[in-house]
Amino acid sequence: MPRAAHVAPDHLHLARRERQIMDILYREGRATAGEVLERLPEPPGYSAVRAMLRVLENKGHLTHVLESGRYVYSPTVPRERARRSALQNLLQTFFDGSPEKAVAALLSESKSRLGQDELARLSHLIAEARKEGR
Amino acid sequence: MPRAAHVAPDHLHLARRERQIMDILYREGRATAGEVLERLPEPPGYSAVRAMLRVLENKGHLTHVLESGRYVYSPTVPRERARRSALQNLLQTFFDGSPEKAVAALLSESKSRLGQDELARLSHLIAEARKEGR
DNA sequence: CAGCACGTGCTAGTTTTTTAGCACGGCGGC
DNA sequence: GCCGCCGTGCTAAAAAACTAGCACGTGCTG
Repeated sequence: MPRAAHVAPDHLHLARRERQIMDILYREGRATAGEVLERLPEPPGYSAVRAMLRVLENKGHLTHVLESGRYVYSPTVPRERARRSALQNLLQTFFDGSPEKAVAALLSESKSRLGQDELARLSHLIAEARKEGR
Repeated sequence: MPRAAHVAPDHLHLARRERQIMDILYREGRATAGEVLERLPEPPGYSAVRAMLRVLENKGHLTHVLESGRYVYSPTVPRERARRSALQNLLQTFFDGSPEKAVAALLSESKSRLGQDELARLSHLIAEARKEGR
């Protein structure tokens, strides 16, 4: 029974450390055990990390690839998809399921970080959406 | 030492069930143990829920209020703030910290759910931001 | 008042997560 | 070839999460 085969590729079913690790992997795209360790808050021991990576791999959330001696891990479910469901969840939890509210929050909370050009692109995106929906 | 006093009001330090419960509470604003139970996926026993609510309260994430006989729970850290940090986290994890990308994703993934009037309001918001940043 | 329905607190137990430690195996330098 | 440095796999045990069950307490109803 070493084979994997769980049902839930879902972010919601992960334990605390597992989730933290998956987050790191999604942020970086790929990482070695050591890199994961570095980025973990209140970092545990090195072997702890490796053990958890192994577990996550068994559960089917991760794969590794041997690369110049060490393992490089990356998520099995594509960032795109994980992102979609995370977004969906956030929407339901904090924005009453309203994309509009979410966008509004994003704009107001990071006004400073958005330059004129970025705003212009967004403006364009919305214009497109309006045309399509018409 | 029944007193509370943990350090991390943070979403990242919560266990699986704890997080699920907090999510529910943020969605609903407030809820009784029973209501929480109803909304939990793969629901456990009733007393399990109450136990976890008690723990969460000890850790300082929750408060309860006695209301016509039963306890009504609600988060201690305001939705607004929790939302901000959740959003921040999502941004870092899935959108390379770029609000623009996030907005773009929101638009494209929920085009159908946004009506003309909502799009118009967003368009207005962006126009405002552009003026301000100028 | 006795019985029931519903709510709570608590404790004890099981299961899962999380951790450290030890035992290789490969590789470069001496 | 032998040694030290990384890297891995594994196992065993500590810690945390999760659960069930029992003991009250309260209010209502017959």
